[in-house]
Amino acid sequence: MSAVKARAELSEAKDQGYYSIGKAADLSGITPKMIRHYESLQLIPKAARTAGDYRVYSAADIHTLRFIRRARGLGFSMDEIGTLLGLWRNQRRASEQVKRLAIKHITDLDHKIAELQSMRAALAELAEHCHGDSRPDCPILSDLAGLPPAE
Amino acid sequence: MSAVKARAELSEAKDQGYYSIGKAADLSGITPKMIRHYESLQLIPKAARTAGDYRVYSAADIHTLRFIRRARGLGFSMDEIGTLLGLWRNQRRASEQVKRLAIKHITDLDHKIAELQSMRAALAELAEHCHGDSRPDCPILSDLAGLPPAE
DNA sequence: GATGAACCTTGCCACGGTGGCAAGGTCAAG
DNA sequence: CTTGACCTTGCCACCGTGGCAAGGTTCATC
Repeated sequence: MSAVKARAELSEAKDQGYYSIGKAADLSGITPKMIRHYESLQLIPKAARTAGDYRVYSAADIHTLRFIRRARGLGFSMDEIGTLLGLWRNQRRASEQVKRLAIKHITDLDHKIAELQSMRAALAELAEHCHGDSRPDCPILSDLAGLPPAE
Repeated sequence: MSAVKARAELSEAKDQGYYSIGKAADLSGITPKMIRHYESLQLIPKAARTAGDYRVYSAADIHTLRFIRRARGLGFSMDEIGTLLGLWRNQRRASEQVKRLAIKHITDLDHKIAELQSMRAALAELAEHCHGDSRPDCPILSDLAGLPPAE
């Protein structure tokens, strides 16, 4: 009987813009798995449940999930996204706080980019001097082995 | 009595260029923890042991560890490093194989760099248009929320 | 009003690469 | 022989994601 009610509720609810976790996943681009994970991290509030214990999401929840997806797309960490969500939900936020977080993230990205670029440059330099044929001698291996560049 | 022998062996061995894991760590720049980890991954051969079960490293082992450290510094994965070590140890290798691996890694790096740069660019663009003052309206949050750029 | 496919639930394990901690054994020097 | 530094194994954690298993629910269709 409560099962019957639940079914009715979910169907009805769906018409009113409520979604199962699978639908929410389709609509937000976040897998059900990760939605549950974000809930466990308290990034999103605990979802409402049907009588059968299925999670139920509103259009607003989908909106939040999309927010998270975009933020991940910009490379923010879960932690930073938590902060961003807090700011988003807070009408009295100062845009300065958001900007500061963004700038810090930009500098983080710059550090990572610089690191990768220096790896790339070092490796490209080594590869350039490698014959790349059937002979065994190779400046890449020599460098890794700590030998002075054979040139 | 085997303990006595072990002590003698380790002391003597040390004089001949054998090292405990801690010494190996100091000399290679890889923590003891990671040395054990690399052994479990079979990146390096199982270390010899004293009678007391302490790992013992030779100068050649230290050399291998340094090789690994440099390769990590260039961003190679453990898996790739395994391959590189195999090539290094194989006198009959073709430098072509090494070069191919290096080139592939360079393109991997390029992909990562491009990804981070596009994040950086998108975020910088948003941050540029954010007042960064005490007012709440903020194009960064608007964008994450999926609203059209408010300008 | 039952059946069955599609979906959901929780819980555990994995990756890569690193760090921490605990409980116990060994080393070397005094 | 004592002591403190070092070593041993083993387990748990991070982050973000994916997989699998065993079981329960939903809902369209007959």
